[in-house]
Amino acid sequence: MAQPDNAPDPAQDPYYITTAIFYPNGRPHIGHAYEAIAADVIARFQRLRGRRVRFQTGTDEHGLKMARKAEEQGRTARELADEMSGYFRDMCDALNISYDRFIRTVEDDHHRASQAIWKRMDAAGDLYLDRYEGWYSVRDEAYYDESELKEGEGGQKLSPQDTPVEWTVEESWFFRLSKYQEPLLEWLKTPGNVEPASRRNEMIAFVEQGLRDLSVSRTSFNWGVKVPGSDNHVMYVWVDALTNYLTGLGYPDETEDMRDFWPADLHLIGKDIVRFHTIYWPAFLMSADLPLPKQVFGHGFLLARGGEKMSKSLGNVVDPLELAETFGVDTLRYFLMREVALGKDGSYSPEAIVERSNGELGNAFGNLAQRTLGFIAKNLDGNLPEIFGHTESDTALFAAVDKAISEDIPQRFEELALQQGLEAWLQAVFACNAYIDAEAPWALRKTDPERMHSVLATLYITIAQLAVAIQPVIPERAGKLLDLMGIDPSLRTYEGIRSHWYSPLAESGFALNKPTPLFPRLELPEDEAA
RNA sequence: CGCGGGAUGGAGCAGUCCGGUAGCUCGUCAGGCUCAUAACCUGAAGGUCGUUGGUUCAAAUCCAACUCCCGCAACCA
Repeated sequence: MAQPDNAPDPAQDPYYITTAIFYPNGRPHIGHAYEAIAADVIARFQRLRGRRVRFQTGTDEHGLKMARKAEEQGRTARELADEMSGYFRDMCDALNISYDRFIRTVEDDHHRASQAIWKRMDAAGDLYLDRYEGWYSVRDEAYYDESELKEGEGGQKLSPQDTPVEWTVEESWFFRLSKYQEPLLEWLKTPGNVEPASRRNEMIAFVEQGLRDLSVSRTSFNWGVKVPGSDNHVMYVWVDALTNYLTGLGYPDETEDMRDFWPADLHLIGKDIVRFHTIYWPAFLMSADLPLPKQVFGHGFLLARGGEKMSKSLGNVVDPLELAETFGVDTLRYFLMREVALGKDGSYSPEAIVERSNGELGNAFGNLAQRTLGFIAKNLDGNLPEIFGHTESDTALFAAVDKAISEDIPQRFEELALQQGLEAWLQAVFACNAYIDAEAPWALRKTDPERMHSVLATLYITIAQLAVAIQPVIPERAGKLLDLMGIDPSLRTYEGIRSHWYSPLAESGFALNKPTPLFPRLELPEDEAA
C-alpha cells in the first residue's frame, strides 16, 4: 500500500474528517442527522476524488448531566450511556453514514488517550492545582461571573442562559489558557483555519477580550476520565471530549494512523461549540506539542419552517429516522444538503422535502434516467446504442456535463459549498433534459435511426457521469442506477467516469434491463400528528 | 449598552469575506413536445437587493447610523 518512493501518490493522500461527538442525554434529532450527513457527504466526496479517507463520529458520554440523568432513572451512568449511545449509532447506520469508527468516550483506549494528553499538558507546565469557587450552572456545565448573572423569580440567581446557578467551591486543576493567547490569535486570524468567517471573527473578538485560565477538573462527581495522580478528580468533559479526535487514531501510540491522519483536515461542528474547538482545543494541542487541525467549520442550525426552533412544546421536533422512513434516506440527505447553505441556519418542512424530491430528484434527474433508459430497453431490446459520430450539440452537452463533474461540483464541494455544488449538478441535469427534447430520439427512430443511436449513447454517458457525481449525496440510489447501467465500480470516481468506458461496455454484450422509477413521486403525508 | 441570526422579484433561498452585466428552485402567464415518474423543453412578466448617509469611476457587496423580524425554557448540532 505505502509508496516506498518519495513521490506522493495522490490516491493515497490521507484525509481525516470528524463530526463533533454527540452528547447523548437525549435522543438524536434532525440536527444530529444534519451534521452526520454533511460530514458523510464530504467524506464520500473525498473518497471519490481518490483520497484515503478516515471518518470518525461518536458519542461524548461523560459529565454531570449524564450522571444526574442516570441517577434520576435509578440506574448507572454506564447503563444509560450504553442505551443512549446506541440510538446515535443506529441513526448513523440508518442514514448510511460511512464512518470508519464510531467512538465512545467510555471506551478504554479513550481514557488512556485522555490521560496521556493530560500528562503532556502537565509536563509542559500548563496545569496547576487551585481552588475554584463561583456560581456554577449544572445545566450549562459552566461557571459564571457574578456580573453575568441575572435575577430570576424569587431572587433565584440565573445564568445568562436563565439556568439556575449554585455557589460552588471545589479544588480544581487549571489549564494555563492565558499563556496561549497570542499563538491562538495568530492561528485564528489565518483564513481557512476557522470557517465560516463570521464564526472566525467572533472567536477573534473573544480572545482579544483576554483569556482566563480554564478549570479543567471536577471533584463533585466521578463520571468521567480520572485525572492521572489525582484520583478524586475527573477531567472537565471538554478535555476528554475533544481528545476523541486523537483516540481514534491510536494516540498516544505512534501509530501509522497518527502519522498519516493527524492533524485532521476537518472538524465539522455546530456553531454553538466553535469556542471549544477553536480556542480550547488548539491550546490543548499546542500544550501537548501536537499540530493543530487544518480546519474547523461551524455549520448552522436547522429550524422548522418559519424560523422556529425545534421544540417539543411547539410540536415540531422530528425524529430523523421517521423522516428517513417517510421520505427515504437519500431524499432526506439530498434535501438537507441542497436546501441549506452549510455555514448558515436553514429550515425544513415536509412540504419543502416533497417539493425538492419531486421536482429535482424525481422530475429532473429520475425522469431523465427513466425516459432515456426506458427508451433503450424498449426500442433497442436493451442493447446499448452505437455511436455514429457526434454533432455539435453532442459536443456541447459533453462539455457542459464534463465541466460540471470535473470543475464546478468538485470545486464547490471542496470549499464545502455543498448547496452550490448541487446546484451545478442540477443545471447539468437540466442541460440533458433540454438536449433530449431538442434531439427528440422518438422522432429520429423513424427518420434517422443512426442519429437516434448517437443521441441515446450521448445521454447514456452523461447520465452515468451525473450519477457518479451525485453519489456522495445519494449513495444508495445513485449506486442502484449505476448498477442497472452496468458501470463497473472501478469507474465510479470523478476521474474514472470521464474515461473511455462506453464502447467497451456496449461491445461487451451488456444488456440493459427495463428501469423502474428511481425516485417515485412523493405525496405529502396526510397524517402529520405524531 | 446581554449574545447571536436575518431582511434580495408572489414563496423559499444563493451571491456579501476578494465591489464591476442581480442568480437558483418553486409559483404565474404564453407557446412547444408527447419518449418519460400528470413528467420534459422554450420564452415572458415580476426586484431602485430593509432605511438613510458616506467611500468609490462603480456598492446587494466596504464604512456609519437606524428600522423591523427571529432564536437564546426542555432537548441541543
